[in-house]
Amino acid sequence: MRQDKSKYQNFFADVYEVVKLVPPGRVTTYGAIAEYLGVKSSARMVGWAMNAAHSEPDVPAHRVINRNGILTGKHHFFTPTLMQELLEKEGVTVINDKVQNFDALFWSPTKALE
DNA sequence: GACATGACGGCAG
DNA sequence: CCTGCCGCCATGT
Repeated sequence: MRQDKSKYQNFFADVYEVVKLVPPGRVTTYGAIAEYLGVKSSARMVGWAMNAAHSEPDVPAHRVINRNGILTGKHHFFTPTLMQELLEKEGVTVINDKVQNFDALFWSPTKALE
């Protein structure tokens, strides 16, 4: 256990806040969030932070995918199919765990919040 | 402290 | 887009 875990709480809060700002029917990537938080070299930390998102029910984690537009985190949901179903429910087409037209659906926090 | 793992990403082939 | 390799950094053993 680290001495200053409070700073991680701040990191989590930032990630959650950005994810909550993702509009329905749009998606973003771990790398984009990492870049916005200034830790772009460590996109894995964003994924790690998302692992703790289970304590935040308002975080639409299904809108956060990897740079390929693939639902890499689907296995972390209550059911492996929930992530895709939520996206399709918002109008996002998902085929074989991959978001279709990902380039147009991509939402950049850096660009949106600049 | 070494070693392995991971909801990632960039680059090369 | 896929596969392989490496860099990144916190976590667990």
